[in-house]
Amino acid sequence: MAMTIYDISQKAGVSTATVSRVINGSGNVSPVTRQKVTAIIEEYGYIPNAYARGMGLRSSKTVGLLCADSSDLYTARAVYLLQQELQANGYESLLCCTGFNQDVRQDYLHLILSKKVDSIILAGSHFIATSELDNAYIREAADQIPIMLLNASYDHPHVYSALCDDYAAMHEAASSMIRSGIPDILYLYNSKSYSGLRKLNGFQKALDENNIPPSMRHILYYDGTPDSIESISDFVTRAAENGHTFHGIIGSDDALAAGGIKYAQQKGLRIPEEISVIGYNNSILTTCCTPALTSVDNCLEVLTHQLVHTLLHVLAGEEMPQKVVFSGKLIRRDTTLF
Amino acid sequence: MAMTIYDISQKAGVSTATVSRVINGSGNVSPVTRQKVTAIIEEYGYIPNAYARGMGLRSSKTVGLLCADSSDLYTARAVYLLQQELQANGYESLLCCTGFNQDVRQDYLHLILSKKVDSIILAGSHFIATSELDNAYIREAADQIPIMLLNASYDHPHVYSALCDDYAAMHEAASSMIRSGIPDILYLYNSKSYSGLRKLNGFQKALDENNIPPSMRHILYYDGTPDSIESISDFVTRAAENGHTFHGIIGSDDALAAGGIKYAQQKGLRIPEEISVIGYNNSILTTCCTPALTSVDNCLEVLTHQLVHTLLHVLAGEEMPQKVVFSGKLIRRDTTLF
DNA sequence: TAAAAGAATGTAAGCGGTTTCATATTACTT
DNA sequence: AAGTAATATGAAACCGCTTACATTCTTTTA
Repeated sequence: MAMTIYDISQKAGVSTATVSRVINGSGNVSPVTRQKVTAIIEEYGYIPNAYARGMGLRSSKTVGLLCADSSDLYTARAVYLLQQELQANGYESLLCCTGFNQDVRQDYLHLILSKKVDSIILAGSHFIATSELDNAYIREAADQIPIMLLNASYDHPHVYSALCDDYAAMHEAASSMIRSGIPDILYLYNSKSYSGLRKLNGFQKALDENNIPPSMRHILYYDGTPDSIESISDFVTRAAENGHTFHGIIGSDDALAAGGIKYAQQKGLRIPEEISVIGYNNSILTTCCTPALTSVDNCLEVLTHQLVHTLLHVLAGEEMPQKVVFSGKLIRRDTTLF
Repeated sequence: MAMTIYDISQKAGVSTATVSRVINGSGNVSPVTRQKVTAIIEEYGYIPNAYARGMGLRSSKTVGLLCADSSDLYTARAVYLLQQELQANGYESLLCCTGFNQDVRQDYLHLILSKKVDSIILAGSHFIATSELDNAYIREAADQIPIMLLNASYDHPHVYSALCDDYAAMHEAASSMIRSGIPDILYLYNSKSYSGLRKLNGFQKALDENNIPPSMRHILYYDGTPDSIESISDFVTRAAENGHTFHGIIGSDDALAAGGIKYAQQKGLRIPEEISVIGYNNSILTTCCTPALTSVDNCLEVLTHQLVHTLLHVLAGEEMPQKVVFSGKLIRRDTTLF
């Protein structure tokens, strides 16, 4: 059986209060007592029970990380970065993946709230703007603890967010492609999340500004599984066969764009001479593709850092901006001429 | 301030014990009382404090997921699958990424133990066999709770594992390549972990069985960052310039193999006619590459499922096998002739 | 119909910490 | 040297929940 603070206090010949003070570095403890207690703790490898601790204190020093699918390239990286930031600041991460089934989200939220996490970070914006139902859950949670949104935004006094200006970034990507002489672009997206819609809007804005006629607009929603590049290229192939003609492909993430590259290769189209491709997220897929994929970097490191920074200050009771926006950046590689 | 079980008991006009019984479905409660209490709980959206609960009960219903880097493609998937399995069985996952700095691992282990997790799953085998130090930590932890190893193995009564026979799988991959007429293979690996070494041994076994002379053995350890395919292809290029000649490349993971593909393309070598490539893990990178990468599937789904299955039974006090081994499978795609 | 068994509920003692408050030391003052 | 302030420590309440045990109220059973 694991040791308790009482065991330690007995062995050290002091009270539990004193041991507690030593552990927490709080209050006044004489150097000699401190030394003695520390030695006992070391000797027996005593580790305080965080549950018992969390009861007395207000904080559990744990943050819930909620996402749909943590194995998704983008989310995985986000989760990792967040976890690292949190850990560096003494917080643990309770990972919770909901999958894409809306019905079960409330359960997860409850589960996570029951653990008395100090905050919940929603990584991946699937939760926001997707459904009014989700929003209700978020409000419920936000009434109790601060909620942090990665790359999403929500209007509530206890909801904070750090996001990339996907609208502007996608607008720039599309504008660059159009400017390079490609007016007919196939836009592939697979998420109707907050960021997904912002990207789409940025793309459309670029079309509008350049007076691209409806006949040259090819905006397709890909609803297949995101883990197979082949099924994406098949999807594009079908689109081409169904009358869509395009000389550029922009994907709302790198996997979609990679599917576009696959399609072009199967069709024997030279990249970027005959067809250009742009991805989004600047993930490892970009350099795995041949040719290497031009992609938008949405500065995930900066976002996660900012989000945790904000969280820590909020938890410390400080006033913080509800929303911080950074800009993305087009990383030019070999699938574009510009 | 959040409600407590006491608040609920007052509103329902019963004792906290009765409320507790209703919540846990334990003991005898009259239907009418149950109904009344349930209604109050619903009305106020009461969520029991899991910390207080974990104190009374022995179990915290939480499992620690320890890994080096959860954003790594393989680990990310493992973490996701494990988390899903655990969640489906009422357990939460405390994610803990140590990075590759050995010095800090003990801290993480302490942190995780202090949360009184019911078990710790080590995902990714970086911990085992890498250092005697790590092993000491594992033993320390295993003395308190069952430790589960994904794709690793360790001899201790409280350590259980599910693993893929990487030795056999890599042996088969290498043998296939040699049999197809390629005796000079460049073997790239980047981890000296338990599974990393087993793969290497499997590869060497194949060389030995086919009497491949030392001059045709090219086994290189890549110690760069695993997130850039380009730096891997540069690495291979340097190797080739330094006198290594090979007509096949086998990577101990898909990223390394992808780097091999990149190298071949830069050099203008036709794949698979002039050079064959095999990866490992059968990740999304396989279909992202051009040509699509032949890779070993190490049945991660099966492993994670088995591991959680074992864990649940162990926690239920049942006797379970310490070690369960599955076989990997070579998935043939377009970077090999066979 | 009284005794025994069973169901429903309450009381209160933990679980392992933190922290307030009281007390006992020790250290300064003047 | 006596009085005061500061420091060191312990006793005990409390955090929110579970549960063993006690108690009360119903049913059975003989």
